[in-house]
Amino acid sequence: MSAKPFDIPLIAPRLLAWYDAHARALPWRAPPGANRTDPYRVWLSEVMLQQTTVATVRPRFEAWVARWDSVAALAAADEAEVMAAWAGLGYYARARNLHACARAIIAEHDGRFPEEEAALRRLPGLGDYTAAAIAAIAFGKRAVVIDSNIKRVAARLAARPTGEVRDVVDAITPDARAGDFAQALMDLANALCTVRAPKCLACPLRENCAGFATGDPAAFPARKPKKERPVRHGTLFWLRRGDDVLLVRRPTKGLLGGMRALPTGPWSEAPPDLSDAPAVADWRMLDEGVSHGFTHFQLDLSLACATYRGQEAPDGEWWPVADLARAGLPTVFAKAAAVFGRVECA
DNA sequence: GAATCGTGGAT
DNA sequence: TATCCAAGATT
Repeated sequence: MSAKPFDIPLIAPRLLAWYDAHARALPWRAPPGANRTDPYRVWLSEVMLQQTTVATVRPRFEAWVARWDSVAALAAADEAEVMAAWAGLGYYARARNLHACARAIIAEHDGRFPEEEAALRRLPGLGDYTAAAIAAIAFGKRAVVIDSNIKRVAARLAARPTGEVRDVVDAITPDARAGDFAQALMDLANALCTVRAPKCLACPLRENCAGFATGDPAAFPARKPKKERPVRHGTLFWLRRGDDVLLVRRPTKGLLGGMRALPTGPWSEAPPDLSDAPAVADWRMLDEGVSHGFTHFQLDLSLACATYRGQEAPDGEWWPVADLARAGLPTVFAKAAAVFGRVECA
């Protein structure tokens, strides 16, 4: 008897067999033969991987676990150190929630991760996906794990035009090896069931795939309409005092919340000016600016520089320019600092 | 439900 | 070069 499209009982065994032969070797995965994964490493990797590529996360994960090797160590760290260590990874609320979650596990869960999906779901920074992923991968629970990769694979398997596929994923998820199954779906999505030009001829689920049967699997799920991305302007202020430059900390909420930063005025549609400078000084505008793309707008920053000669200390902290790499600046500010490393401000 | 919230790589 | 988008969560 041959397989028919979306033949549910066949999917898990076929996919797991494929995974046993083709699983990516990743530093947060248990080595072959280990039957239990450190939940700290699973949790950390899952949070880092939210909207972030494996290639970006891999070295950052290695550096992180070398510095904080357990949830207890992370909970004991200063929040400012944790935020700085996240610099460059983006979506900085993740770092704040990561730290809050570590402290919640120490204070409210006796220092151990809860194993049930529902309890995990209540922890800071853990949504439906991450709670299910940790329950399945770290604790072997059967959980319906759905991320954008799995959503795409499921939509194609069932030939669903929308991403409403929870029933599909629930139907194909096995009772045993649910964590491997979820990771197998994600590896399959990454290697074969890609957004564009899926490699169906190499796919172990081709015969089970209703999307493949239609002849145009890439049509599932339908693409979302694109959104506008307006341009905002602002002025960034590079204020030197001796070997130091003035840094500020951004408000906890909002864009780049809680991160160290170079001072700027507001970001708006208005043309840039010097009216929001952090101190009275002989400001000079540079010819060169910095442009940076955020998710929902593009920022064009004008650059102003000056030497501080005042008496009163402006708000912020003086930071050695030679040590800026340790300040934990988000990328847009690191870009600006790089410009001032090249351009004289005389 | 829609907006908000970063970044770097692929195409 | 412009666009898409990746192991989403929160409000």
